[in-house]
Amino acid sequence: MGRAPCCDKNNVKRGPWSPEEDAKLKSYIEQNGTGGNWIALPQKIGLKRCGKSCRLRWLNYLRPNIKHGGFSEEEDRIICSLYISIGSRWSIIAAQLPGRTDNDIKNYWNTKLKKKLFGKQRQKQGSRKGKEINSISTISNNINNMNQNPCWPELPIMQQPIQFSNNDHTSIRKLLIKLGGKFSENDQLTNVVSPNSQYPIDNSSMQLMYQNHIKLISSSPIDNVFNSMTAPNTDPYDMDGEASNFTAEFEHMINNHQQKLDGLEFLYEDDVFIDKSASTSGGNLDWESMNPYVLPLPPIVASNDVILQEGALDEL
DNA sequence: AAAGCCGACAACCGCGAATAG
DNA sequence: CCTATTCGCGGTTGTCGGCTT
Repeated sequence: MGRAPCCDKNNVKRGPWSPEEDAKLKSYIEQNGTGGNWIALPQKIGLKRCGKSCRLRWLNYLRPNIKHGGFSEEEDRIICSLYISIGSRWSIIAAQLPGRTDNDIKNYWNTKLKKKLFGKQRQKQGSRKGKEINSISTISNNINNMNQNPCWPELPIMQQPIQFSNNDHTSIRKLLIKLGGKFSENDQLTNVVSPNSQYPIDNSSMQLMYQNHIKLISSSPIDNVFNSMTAPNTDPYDMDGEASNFTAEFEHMINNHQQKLDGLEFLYEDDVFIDKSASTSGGNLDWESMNPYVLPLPPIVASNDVILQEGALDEL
C-alpha cells in the first residue's frame, strides 16, 4: 500500500506561480502566519495549490530578506568547506548563510560551485596522470554515498545563524557544539559515542575532529591548512583569472595531497575508486572499506589523518 | 531562421522524522 | 504504544532563455 498523497493532484495547480498567487500567499502569511498547518493554508486563502508547494514558495521566494544570486567568495568558501565537512546537508549550510535558502545553495552548488571546483580539477587530473576523472556526477554521487554512511551523525538545524569571522575559532567551536553536541558548554572535550553506538570516539579523535573543522571551515585558517600541508613554494598555482583564490587553494589541496586526504580519493582517482566501490554491496561507498587505515568516521576524519601524518597536531 | 544544446533556476516528489491524537 | 498527519529535507525534474551550429 502506497503512501497517501498530501493533496488531490487533480485539483491543485502546478508549475510556476503567478504574481496574484504570490501576493495572496504573502499577504496572508504576513498578516496571519502559517497557522502551523501548511496543508490547510491554501484552502483558507482560496489557492488551488498543494500545501507543500505553498510552503516551498514562501520559504524559497516570498519570505522577507531572501537573497538571490550574487554569492560572494566568502559564501563560496563557507559552502565548500561545509560541503566537504558535512556533505549535502543544505539546510544546515543555509543556516550559516543568512538570507540564503537551502534550495538556492543546492542549485548554486550543482550548477556553479561544483563545476568551479571540480571542473578544473578534472582538467588538471587528465594532464597530470594521463587519465581523467570519469565525471563530475560521479564525484558528486560518491560524495553523496559518503553522506549515507551509517556512522554519520545526525545534525540539528541551526536556530541562529553563526557568523564566521576570520580567526574566530570560538564561533566554529560553537558551530560544532550545535552540529553534534560533541563538546560540553565549558569547552571541555568529552567522551562521546556516535549515534548508532557502533563507533566509540575518544577524546583525541574528537580533538582531531574539532581541529580539522577549525582548519577547514574558518576562512583565514584555510590558508593555514594549505600551508601546513604543503612544502613552501612548490607548484605555484597557475591562476587563470577566472578561478578565485579559494578555488585555486581548494584545487591545490586536492592536487598535491591526494595521499593525505584519505577518504577523498574519488576527488582525483577514478579507477581506483571505482574498483573499490564495485566491491561493496550495491556499489555504495563504504567508509571503512574505502580507507581501512583510518577511524571509521565521517569524511572529516580523513583530513584529520592529514594532521596526524604531518604532525601538525603538536603545533596546536 | 530554425533546431538543438546547455545552463540556470523554480518547482515537484518521495522519504524519513516529528508530532498530535 | 500505535497510527495518522504534517513537516522538512534532499534529490530530481521541468521550464525557460541564451548560445551555438
